[in-house]
Amino acid sequence: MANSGKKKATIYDLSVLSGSSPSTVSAVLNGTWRKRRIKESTAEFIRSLAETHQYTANRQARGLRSSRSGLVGLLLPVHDNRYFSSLAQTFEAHVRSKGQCPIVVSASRDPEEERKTAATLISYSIDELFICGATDPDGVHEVCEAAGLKHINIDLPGTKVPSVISDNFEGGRILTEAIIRHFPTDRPLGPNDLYLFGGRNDHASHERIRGFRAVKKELLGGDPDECIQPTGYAANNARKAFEAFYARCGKLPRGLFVNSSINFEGLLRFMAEHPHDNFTDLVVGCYDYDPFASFLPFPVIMIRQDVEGMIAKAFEVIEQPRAAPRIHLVEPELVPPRTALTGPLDALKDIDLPRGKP
Amino acid sequence: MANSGKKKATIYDLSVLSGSSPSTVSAVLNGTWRKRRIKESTAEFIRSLAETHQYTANRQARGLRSSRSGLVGLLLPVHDNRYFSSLAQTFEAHVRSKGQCPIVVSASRDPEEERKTAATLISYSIDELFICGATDPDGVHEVCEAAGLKHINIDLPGTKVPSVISDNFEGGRILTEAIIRHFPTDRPLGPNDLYLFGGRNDHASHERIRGFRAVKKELLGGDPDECIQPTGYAANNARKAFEAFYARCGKLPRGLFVNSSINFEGLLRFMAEHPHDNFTDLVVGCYDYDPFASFLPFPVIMIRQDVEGMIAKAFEVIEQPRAAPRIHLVEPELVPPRTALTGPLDALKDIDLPRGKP
DNA sequence: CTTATTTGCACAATCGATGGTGCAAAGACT
DNA sequence: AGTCTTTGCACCATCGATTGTGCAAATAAG
Repeated sequence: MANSGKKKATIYDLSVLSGSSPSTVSAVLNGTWRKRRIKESTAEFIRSLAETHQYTANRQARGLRSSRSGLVGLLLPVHDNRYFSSLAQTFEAHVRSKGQCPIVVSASRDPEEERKTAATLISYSIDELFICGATDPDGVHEVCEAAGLKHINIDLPGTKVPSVISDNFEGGRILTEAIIRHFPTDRPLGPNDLYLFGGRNDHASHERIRGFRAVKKELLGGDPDECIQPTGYAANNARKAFEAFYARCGKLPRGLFVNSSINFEGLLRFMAEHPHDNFTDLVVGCYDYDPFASFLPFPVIMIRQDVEGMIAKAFEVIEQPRAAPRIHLVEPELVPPRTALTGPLDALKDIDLPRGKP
Repeated sequence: MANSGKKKATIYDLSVLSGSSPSTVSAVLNGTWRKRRIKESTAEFIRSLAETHQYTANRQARGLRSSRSGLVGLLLPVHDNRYFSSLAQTFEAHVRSKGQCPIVVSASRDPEEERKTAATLISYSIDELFICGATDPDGVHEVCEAAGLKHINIDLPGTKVPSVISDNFEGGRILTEAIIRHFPTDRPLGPNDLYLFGGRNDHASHERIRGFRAVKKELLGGDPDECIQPTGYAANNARKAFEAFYARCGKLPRGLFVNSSINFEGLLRFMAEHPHDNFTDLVVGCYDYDPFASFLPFPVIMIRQDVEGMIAKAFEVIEQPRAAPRIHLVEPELVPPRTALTGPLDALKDIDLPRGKP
């Protein structure tokens, strides 16, 4: 830790140093000085003073006066997840490119926590809020609405403001179809061989399940209810479900539709407890993309959601003055087994800092 | 998007409604009212008013007055990474438990961007800054120091303030040893069979490489320079390095020490381009943990850094008034192949929101 | 040289919460 | 009843930047 007693320079400091008034200094440094007919030379002088004294405006003061903070919020379920952290990464890039500062927080999919967290962000006078994967988007909406805060839903839709989400029905369809078609025609999948695990009572799961069932009915001619196991979004719950199935049937289903990577981790936990089982005759489809999962020792077909597309769309829609609360669908992408896709990080140059020890 | 014209209630609104002065309202609502000898009944009345009007304090105003914001910053290289997003998750929990608000940003490992990003956070009067994995921690230190901001380094050390980092030397040692010992004694590894890929000119890489070389010398009796390939932290650079080795030798080294998961992704990209190669006789050690990687079709030994331990230690040290700028080492953990560990998300209850459609 | 205009900037109110200070009213005490 | 103490609260300056307004000095127009 470290904390010298130094203080930051203010416009008052600079006004004394420059012999101008604080308002002149302020105008020069925030760019409104032409409108105020400040002399070019005065502006230049103040700018140089600001430079040498490392002046940066106090955003709390500015925000208090202007009732805007330059902060843009993103409310996530969790950070610790490839999909959501990828959203955070892309979100941050967009916000920064607009000269604002991102503030990304998570609320654990708990409706109460979602509202409280939104309220906290509002108390910082954030300018906009992107509500991502919230369990209760309309609850968060109430909080935003009461504060007059612009907001939008991502990933899971609400009914009060526009929502930008993945086309989960289509994604569910193409993933299910890919799983089925991955089996050889001489040993085709039966309706009881293809199970769906994971997901809960949310819009995304409903749509994925709808797509799953539609394709099963169409291609396999059947769609038994017991093949749907919406075990939630927790690895251990999924693990238990796999374990229960295994205990009952002595094997796993030949085809698995795993709803989200966290539930796929549940499958891994299950497998770790059955080290001698080879799980040959198994095809997994997972609604989420992870490069390592893609290379597992059994065929893994994955869905990658179009994170960049969703964020871009969300920024576009949130700027529209009176957008209707409709759902904007963004198409996801099917990823065949053994595929290593590039991500947002590939855009970064990999620079280094020259140092002493080589 | 949505934005009603509503405004938030202020202490002035409540002061009119309650017939008390703004200072009384303020004192009641921020808890200092006993010190100010406000009557219990007055306080109760104001509290109820605040409740019904959904009052929350304007943090910008409070922060301006008190020159504290309640914001605690975390500066990351990237969000989009299992290790760093896990740090963010744990960091957030710690900050929230202290009643403050986390603000997590990334700076792409670029020294210039690191300083600018820190300056931005400082302009929001953040109370503390945790500098994580920065390429130039001391550069960020200068910025913090000039603003009188408490800060600490995580993951990569600086020389000006305390640093909490993984014991990379020891981690490098145990990982290297585990790789070597994973080969059967009848087909042991030679000094030229074990390569290290990834990492750059930073403290962590130096230490890991030091551990790697020490163990190689000790157990394999040799440690050729060409076995060290610090290709950076970019998947494609690593891929190219594997490709180059493969072009030269017609195969991969039998043992691989892969420095960080992002470089492991480079290995996957390489493998995706060689679909007919089985890569039997291959053992990979990776300095990072990922459950999916752990189950790949070849033995993968991993290191999991103690994220909770590091964050906890960092919070402990940053509170010490005049802590010396020493390095605090936190021991990492060796993860054998095919292991699905639990993470911070397992602590969350998996709750659901009851809804209409079942 | 006088009256308009324009230029260049200073003044002061404001955003909302905080906290030091002061002062009346109520109660205690003689 | 008169003084002293305590209670309960209001008043006001303050944090730093923004912004509407006003007013001299410089310049242009007549």
